[in-house]
Amino acid sequence: MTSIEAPELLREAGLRVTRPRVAVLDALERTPHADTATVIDAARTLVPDVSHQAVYDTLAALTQVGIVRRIQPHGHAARYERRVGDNHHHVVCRGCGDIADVDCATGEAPCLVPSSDHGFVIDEAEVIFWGTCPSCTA
Amino acid sequence: MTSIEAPELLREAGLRVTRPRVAVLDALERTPHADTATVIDAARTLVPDVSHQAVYDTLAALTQVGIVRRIQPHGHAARYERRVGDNHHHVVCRGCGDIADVDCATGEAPCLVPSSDHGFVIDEAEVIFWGTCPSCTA
DNA sequence: CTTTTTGCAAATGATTTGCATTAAC
DNA sequence: GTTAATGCAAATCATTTGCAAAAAG
Repeated sequence: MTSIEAPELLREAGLRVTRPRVAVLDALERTPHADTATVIDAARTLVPDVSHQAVYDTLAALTQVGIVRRIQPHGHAARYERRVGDNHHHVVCRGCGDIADVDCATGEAPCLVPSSDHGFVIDEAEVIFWGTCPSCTA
Repeated sequence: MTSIEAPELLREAGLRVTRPRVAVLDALERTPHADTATVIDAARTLVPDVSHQAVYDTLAALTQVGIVRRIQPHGHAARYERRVGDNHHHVVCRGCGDIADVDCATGEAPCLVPSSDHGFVIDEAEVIFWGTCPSCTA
């Protein structure tokens, strides 16, 4: 079913359906919060000859249309996740850059409506909790 | 008063008081949301011979102890701001990396208490609104 | 057919590292 | 005195760029 969904998703976003793009979407589905190197590896299990530029390009395109979310841990490579409907947020480890999902304690995010006197056109609200993961605490 | 505050701030954080560090704190006070290059320039008006490594090191140290907050716009150099007591958030322009402060519409952030089943030790909650600033919209 | 996307290689540029020197405490 | 912070230069490494070839619509 994954392989049927990806092309639809791309078409709806106005993007051409190519093997590298399907492979990247598949890779993201299998490995959430993957960094670029991991995405490349994972994508190559489906399409062995994707270039790393194709992956970079695809991730940029998917991020721009909102299918993918990019998270940048300081001092580590960026990580990507396929966006889903729920409004979960992220904890990011300052030590190793690992990311975990967290649900909103309240299930609501009333704070996520900023005041609108700044003239920006806002397309995404991102909540990140910075901290240290169990393996880096020791 | 700025020049009296900085040393105190550093001592309270357990950091040694050095000219570069005071210069960086002063620079951040004068130029909010500055990128590293800007911080270096601004710091040099106070201490002309600070190295850029000293600035990097200082920013890292200040970020680690929580005096400074680091914001990383995709495709642009990181920006820094001296943290203050209010709980404001940020809008970041995807086009130019510029940052503006936004107040919480509600003044409260009930959402910013994550569920605690992940084992992370959390030290900061960060809310970023991604969008396009007026000058990049045209 | 036209336009977008890919692939390759090389460049870019912010950030980090190693080590001897200097300054705080 | 001891330890932490600085400065210098060089290295690193994720990410971007330019352009010709290939594929999608």
